[in-house]
Order: sequence, then structure tokens, then C-alpha cells
Amino acid sequence: MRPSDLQLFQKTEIFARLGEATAERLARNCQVKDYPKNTMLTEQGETAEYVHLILNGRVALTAECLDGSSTIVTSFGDGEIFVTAAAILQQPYLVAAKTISPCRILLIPVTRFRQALQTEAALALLMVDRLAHHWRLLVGHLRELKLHTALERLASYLVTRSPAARGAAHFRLTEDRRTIAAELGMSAECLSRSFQQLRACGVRVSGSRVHILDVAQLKKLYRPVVPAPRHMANPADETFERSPESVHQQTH
Amino acid sequence: MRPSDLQLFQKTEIFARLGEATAERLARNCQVKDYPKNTMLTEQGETAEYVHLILNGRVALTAECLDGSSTIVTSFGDGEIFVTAAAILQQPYLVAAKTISPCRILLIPVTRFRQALQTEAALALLMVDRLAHHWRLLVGHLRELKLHTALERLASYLVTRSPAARGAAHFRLTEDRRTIAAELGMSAECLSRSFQQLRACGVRVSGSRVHILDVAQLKKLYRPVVPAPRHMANPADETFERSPESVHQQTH
DNA sequence: CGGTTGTTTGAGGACGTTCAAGTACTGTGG
DNA sequence: CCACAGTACTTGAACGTCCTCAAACAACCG
Repeated sequence: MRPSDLQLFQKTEIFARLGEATAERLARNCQVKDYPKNTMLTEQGETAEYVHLILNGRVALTAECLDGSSTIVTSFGDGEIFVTAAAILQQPYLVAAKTISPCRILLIPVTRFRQALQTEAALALLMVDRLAHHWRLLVGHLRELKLHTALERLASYLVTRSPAARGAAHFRLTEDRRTIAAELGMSAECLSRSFQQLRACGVRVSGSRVHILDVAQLKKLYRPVVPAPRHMANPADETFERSPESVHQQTH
Repeated sequence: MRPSDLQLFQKTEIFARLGEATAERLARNCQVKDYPKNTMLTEQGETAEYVHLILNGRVALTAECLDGSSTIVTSFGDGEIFVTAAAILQQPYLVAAKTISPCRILLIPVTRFRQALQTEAALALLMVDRLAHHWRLLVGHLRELKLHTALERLASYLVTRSPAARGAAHFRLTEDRRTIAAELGMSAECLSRSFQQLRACGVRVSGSRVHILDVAQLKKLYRPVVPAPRHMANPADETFERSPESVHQQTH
């Protein structure tokens, strides 16, 4: 563990809530590894060997089918600890973990982690807190998937990533299109088309750059004010009609 | 808390893992209430007042939209403790809780629960365990939704509810069609049609009674052995072709 | 028996996928 | 600098799955 790693570790919520002494004991002599983008960290069905703490980067949990199709269940970023359920329960992973950006990861051996869980009350409380957050994360995803269309999910995604809560905003997408699509539960083609549709709502994308004219307007998309069935709104609906000025605008 | 409630409580995994003394302290003087089917226990956006322990019955967590549509995120049965994330984090509920069968529920005030969490190590460890299980539950649901068709999800549902792991099985559905449909993320109509399709795979339903000729055969449905794209298999696919003998068989 | 509610069936349509082709962005080596 | 390949992204057409609506049917209860 290099000094720079220690710095990253100390900045995490995990560290802060554990207290220095406990955190130090937990991380002592642990490996820290670098992984390039798109590395499989763990495979479905394996038993947990390490608990992973992301010092830097982003990791996706992916579910795979025997026929080769796969999807992203959720993803975690800097400072998060993940795939702890399998480690805690000593059961095989339900999902695989894959880096979706270059990552630097602290690897805590499961045996040590499980031991610490028993002896350090602070760690148990921390895990209760983290797992509760993770639970809410998945509940949010399930709600999105079951209740919202692809377009609405994209709008929601952009809003949560927007630095501003309303008004204009511009920022960069940190992941490629295919990854975003998998995370939102749609095909890359559908994502592309949804971006096109959002032009009418004041969203401009060019590569990884995103410009939103009015974030508040986007929010309305996935919080329908009109309690009418979706298909009833279509006949005379102008919402997604391309405005004349935007039809032939090409990014550069 | 009546003696019969205490008996139910003592049979739960929660009680067993906490130990008698701690469990007794946690539940002392707590209310136990009966709820008929389809009662809203908590609403979306409220802050948690009680942690609920189901002594008897089944409760669904439902996500709702402003337009009135709603869906079931997951459900819990006897002996389970639920909506703990909101209680732990002192944040408003992301989902509502609704009984989907008559229920008898032990209500633990959040303040007491949170206090106990800090002081009783056993409770913290128990919650880590429960939350890990609940996490895996949702991961499973997300995987099903994103990776499997309605038909496959129903097959999976029936297999998990089947008392036998292979061979013939018969059992009863504990919930009505609409609830099952919501839980599986489909409309009641789609569920009905999926049941029809499963006749070809040796599934007979009549009211709440289910007869499965061969559970192992059902499992094949959602674990496709052939690594071919679904639509390629269609032209000459016999899987869902009704066998001559089954076409006109009616239940009763 | 009619009224209520839950389930099934049929028709049509919306949403999203797949496949295929085209276009734009990489980086590499000449 | 350009040609080139390789990859990522976009666009179009056709199709499949699932949803909605509406109506028929069944079961239950007064």
C-alpha cells in the first residue's frame, strides 16, 4: 500500500466511519492492485476470496446468461466496498464484477474481513449502513426498470449525473455508450435513439460531452404530471416532435 | 404479545440468531397487529416509525408512480424483517409496503431498534446477514427482469415454489394472479397467456392448484442450453410446439 | 338471480430488440 | 500527412414481446 493509496483510503466514508485504528487493522498488509478497463475481477459462481474496496475507478456487477448475453445489475464508484454479500454469507457470487474504467482496488482477504466483522462492532455497523444503501440502490433500479420507459430512464440517468439541479448544465459521460446502455437496461441502439429524442427536450450530446438546457425540464419527463395512460397522449402529442431548428443541426 | 405470538417469534431465524435474551429485550412490550389482505402498512416517502417483523403472512414492497401505476419490487414471508433500510438510515421509504395475505406483524419502534443496533453486537451481525440475503434477493430479481422473458420468469417462479426439485410436483399458489403478475413484472393478461404456453411443458393449472409433470423440464426453459439467439431457434423449434396428446387436454 | 370481482381471450399497438448497413472516431504504420 | 484498419456509434427496417383495451367468461356472495 503506497502513501497515495493510504490517502485515497483515508478519504473514503468507510475509513471515516470505522475510525483510524480499526480501518488501519482492516487494511494492513492488504494488496492493492491496478486493473485496466474491462477486466473481470470475479466470476459468477466463484466463492469470494477478497472483499474489494475501490480506491479509484468504477466497477459494474454483471449478470450473465448461458447464451452469452449479459447485463449490468448495478455499479459502484470511488470509496465503495462491494460484493460483500457473497463474502458475508460464504456463498458463490450471483454476479460477476467487471471494471468499467481503469481501477485501483484494495483487496481485503475474506477471512480477515469476516473475523473483523465479528470482533469490531464498528465494522458491523458500517456494513449495516452500506448494505442498507446498496439495498436502496437496487430498489431504485428495479423501480426504474419496471415503471419507466427507456427514454425516461435515460433522462433520469442524465439528471442524476448533472452537476446542477436545475437550469443549464454541461458535463461529461464517464462511460461508453454500450456500458451506459447495459446499466440502463436497454440496447446500445435504443440508447442512441433515446439521445436523439432528448434533443427535443434541450439535450445535446457530442461524444462524451453533454449539454442540458434546462435540467428541471428533463425531470418532468420521468415524473409525469398528467395521470393519463401513455398511449393516450400520443395522437396529438408534440413533446417529442423535433423542433424545426433542431432537425438538421449536426454536432460539428 | 400473546403466547401464540411468542411461539411464532421463537421459531424465526431472527430469534434463533439473536439469542433469547437479546430477542426478548427487542420485542418486549412491542405491539402485535393483525392486518387483512391488501392493507397498506407504510407509504412511499414516509419516515419509518416501526421495523416490521412478519410473524405470519406475506408482505410486498410496491413502487408507485404519480400516474397511479405500481409494481411489486419484492416480497417477504414468515419470520422476515423488512423495510429496515429506511429505518436504519432514517430516510423516507423508497417503496410502500402492502400485505398480500392476511398478516400478523410484530412492530418494533425504530428508536428502540436503532438503539439496540448500537449496543447489541448480535443484532448488528444479524442485520448484516439479513441485508446480505435481501441484497441477493433483489440481484436475483434484476437478473430475471433484464435477462429473461415473461415465460421464463414464470417457469422460474414455479420451479422455486415447487416442493420437489425434479420429477412431478403439485402445490398451490398462495397469491392471486394479479399479485403474481406484478411480482414477476408482467401484466395479468401476460401471466395468463404464459400459463397457457407452459401447458406444452407439462404444467397444468386450475385455480390455485398447480401440477407439474416434470420440474427438471421446466428448469431447462430458463437455462437455455443452446447458445443460439432466441429468434434463430424459432423456425424449426419444437420446444413450445404442443405435443398432440396435450392439445385438447383440459383440466377437469 | 343479479352484482361484483378475478381471470381468460382476442385484436391492435407501443416499445424495444436484432440485424444490417452506414458513418464517425481511434490509433497505426507508411 | 494520408491511407488504413479497427472500433464505437448511429440509422433504418423488420420483427418479437409485452401492454392496453374491450369483451367474454367464471367464481363467489349477497
